[in-house]
Amino acid sequence: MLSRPQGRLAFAELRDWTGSVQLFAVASRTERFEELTRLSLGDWIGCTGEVVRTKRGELSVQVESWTLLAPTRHGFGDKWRGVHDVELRYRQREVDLWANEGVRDTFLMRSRVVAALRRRLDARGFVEVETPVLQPLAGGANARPFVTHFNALHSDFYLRVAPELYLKRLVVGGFERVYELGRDFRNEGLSPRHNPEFTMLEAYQAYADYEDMAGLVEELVAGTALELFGSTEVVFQGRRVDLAPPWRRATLEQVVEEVTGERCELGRGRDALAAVAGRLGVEVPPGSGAGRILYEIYERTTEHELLGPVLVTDYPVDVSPLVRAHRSKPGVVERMTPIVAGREIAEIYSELCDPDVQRSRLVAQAAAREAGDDEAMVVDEDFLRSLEHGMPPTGGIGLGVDRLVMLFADLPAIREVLLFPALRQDRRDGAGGGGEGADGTDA
RNA sequence: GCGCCUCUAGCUCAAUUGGCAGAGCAACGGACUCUUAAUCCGCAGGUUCUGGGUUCAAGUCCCAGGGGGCGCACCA
Repeated sequence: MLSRPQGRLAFAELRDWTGSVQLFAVASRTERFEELTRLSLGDWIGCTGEVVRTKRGELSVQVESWTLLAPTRHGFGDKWRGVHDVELRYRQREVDLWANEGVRDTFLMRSRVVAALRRRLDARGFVEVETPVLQPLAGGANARPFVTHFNALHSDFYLRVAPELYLKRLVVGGFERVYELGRDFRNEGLSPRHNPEFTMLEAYQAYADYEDMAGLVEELVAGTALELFGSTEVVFQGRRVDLAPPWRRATLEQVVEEVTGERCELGRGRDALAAVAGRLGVEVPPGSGAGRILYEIYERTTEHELLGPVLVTDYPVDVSPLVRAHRSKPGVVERMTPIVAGREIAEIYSELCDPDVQRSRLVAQAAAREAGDDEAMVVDEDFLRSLEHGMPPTGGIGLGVDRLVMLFADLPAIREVLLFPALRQDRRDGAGGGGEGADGTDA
């Protein structure tokens, strides 16, 4: 609450998360009037009284009785300018939420986005499941995991980098439409687009392929936008995008050529693509094949230039170890990536169901790992055995919820859509040190 | 991990070429019967992120460290 005492009268603004209302107090009719006028910005009170209209016409509660629910000892920032120091905002998010209305709106919107995604999947017959976060092997994505120790089992476990392999095992078990909406953990650097824990939606549908799943993603994204904003148009960082389906399809080769002017057909071979990469100033990991080089060129030069929405298709097999080979085009897989305003918002696959092909892909990953790629996958025998039981043709999607919220909220930093983003421990006041510890001399 | 930028009162921000650390809001004391960021008077508020150094003199310059932002790298 914020008070504006005026002698024998007082006005105040009382706010909760539904909005605010003006309080109006008259000394002769309000209990403990003097005390009421001395409340601080940020004190929490409850009150009762008649609803009246002031002379200026504002609907107000004329306070009769009131209770101090909780005094505030710290204050909540400048009442007009709020709180803008980003460090304070992230470390003390409660202050940020209290002081800055736009921040409250962002997180209420995030909640509605998550609810809308669930509702839409449920309506299509998907079943929400929960699979292990603590995993003996971290699979399903190329990423370094967090390691933790499982005391009772005397072994190290990993926080999942993706739920993918477990969800596919559920498809094998007859759960034809499953999804999980939860936290993944990747032991990587922080950036405006990356937080080590982030929220992923993965969904799998048996008897479906990547075209079916592309339709699902279009519906989830455009439908949610329409539901929340009454429009499929969004503006992200000054770029206007219409999310109404169907989204354009274009191959990786096509979009790279559109943006760079370079012809990049995989069929031209490794050396030709390496030459293109050189011309464009794109560095390529040593030993890369044609597919890897094309992918590197795309990521460095093209992806951020695509306004979209566009579904980029025909990814090289060497950068997609869990995806089924394309039904007619050699060297590529049935994978699509929707790009909106220069950013990838999901992954769409026809899943690889053949246990033998999957095994050889994972063995190749493990070999890369041995060679020093510590983000390559490992051979997960439990997963492979499940495929040997027979997995029907299945389509899958992975949708980054944080990034979808960023798109909808027009916010460029993931921290702005995470209530408590990862921050380094604040040790500023401990600086100087030397006082405690190893010096055995004391008074 | 590397590079650039940044850190001043509870909050938002000033402080000339190195020359007495300031304002608004909040808080605190007072005035005020229709305010809307109320207004007016008064009062108080500081390890200028930390530790060193240069200098007659450091918020300002130099070195080291810490936090944050952005970029690179890694990735979604």
